[in-house]
Amino acid sequence: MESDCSLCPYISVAEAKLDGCQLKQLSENHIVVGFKKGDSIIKQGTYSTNIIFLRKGLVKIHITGPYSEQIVKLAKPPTYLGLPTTFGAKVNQYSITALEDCEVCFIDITVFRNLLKESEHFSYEIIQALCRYEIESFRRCANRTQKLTRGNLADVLLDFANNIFQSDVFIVPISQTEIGNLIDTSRESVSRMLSEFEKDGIIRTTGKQMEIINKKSLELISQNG
Amino acid sequence: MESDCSLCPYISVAEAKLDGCQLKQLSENHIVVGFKKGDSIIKQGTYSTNIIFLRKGLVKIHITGPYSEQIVKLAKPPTYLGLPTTFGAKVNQYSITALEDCEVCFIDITVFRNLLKESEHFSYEIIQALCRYEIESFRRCANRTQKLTRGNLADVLLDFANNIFQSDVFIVPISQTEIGNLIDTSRESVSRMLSEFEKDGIIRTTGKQMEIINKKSLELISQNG
DNA sequence: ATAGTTTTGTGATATTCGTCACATTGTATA
DNA sequence: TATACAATGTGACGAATATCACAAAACTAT
Repeated sequence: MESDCSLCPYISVAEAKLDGCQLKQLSENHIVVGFKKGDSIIKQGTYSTNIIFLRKGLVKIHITGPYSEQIVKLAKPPTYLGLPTTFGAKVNQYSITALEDCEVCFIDITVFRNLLKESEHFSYEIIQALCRYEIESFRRCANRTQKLTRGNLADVLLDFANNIFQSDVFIVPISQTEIGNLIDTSRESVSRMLSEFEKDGIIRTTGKQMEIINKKSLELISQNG
Repeated sequence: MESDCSLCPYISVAEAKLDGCQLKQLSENHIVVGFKKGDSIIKQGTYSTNIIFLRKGLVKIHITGPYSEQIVKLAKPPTYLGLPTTFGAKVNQYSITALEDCEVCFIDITVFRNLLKESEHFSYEIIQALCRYEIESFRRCANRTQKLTRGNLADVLLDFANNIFQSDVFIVPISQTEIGNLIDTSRESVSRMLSEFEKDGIIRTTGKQMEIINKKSLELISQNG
């Protein structure tokens, strides 16, 4: 499936800096691929041969740590996936898996490099994006390692509500085991703490659906552990 | 103090891609500044107005976490410092402090941006460097959060010996408190474990000097916690 | 040198959280 | 609908490590 990037509603900030001719290059050298929930989009250890742009659906970025799987972060559109790998290493340094049905653009790396060359605005936007990612990951790591588990769990729920779904009612997109992998704790602890939050009237759960009732409390827990 | 970049022995990989004229721009628009051990080179929260290149001396990159100071990593020359901040945010997102006497180039940001514009090779190298940093920080974070403290401490010592000083005998450049901030543990635990390592004949310490006697053991501890 | 400050060593105790075990519920598929 | 498999809830227990307390040592600056 090929499509005209100049008409695409999911275009990235960087791509918005391209002119018509450059967008045409992009249009002619990418394909849009659908992934089903659970599908692997990038697999750690395989060669990375394309630039990947997420235009629809939620994904998790995860790496095989020394002992267990670590979910680095969840990502939602519009965002490039795997840029660090593509430019910084030959093989993928992490895996990306679809948490919902996704649509993804595979962009030819030669074309992408050419665009970096041709458009200084484009490459500047990419540099900026990379810089923001890195700052974000410093902070995320500091939080994860310093906060108590309670605080980290609160952060995850706030991230769901404030960023990912932008609603205080949402379907939790990952299992408790995965939440554990995200905040470096065990499934059991996640379960216990969610029960606590529910008992304390902070959240209400119905199956996979969760409603945040008392966001103030969650924010306090996020701050004070 | 101004100097001719084309003669500088500390030039970065990216700068090596510049032509004579571009290097001249760089030469004319940067100053070299010396910092004493303990001096603050970048302070979190202040405006970032220059590109900073470390050409001599060891530094620590640290951020104020939710509870305590977190040392993100140690950095040695040749490397840019604070690139992420300069392009991704207006104010510095972390602090950088000299652990030894340092020499640092302050490069005018407009000139640097201009070089990014003019030289695709230069900007590509910068992109690559940013990508490598990010991959590295994913991995570092996964290690830190998953490994037991013993394993993390072993990693720090191996990093000193293999990367930073490239010798199995070195002067430990940071205090035990700082080692604790680096691997997210308490000063006391660091002290106890170093004593253990010494008792087990893995290291020998004489004041601030440390000698790694049994690197194999350290590597095993790094792997198995 | 010496007083003051920082760094380090070490014991006792408390806390957090992981692990194991098993019951229960939910979900997918034949 | 029945069956299997995945996800979740919950108790008991133990391991790792933080915290507190204080002493000793090392470093710094007047």
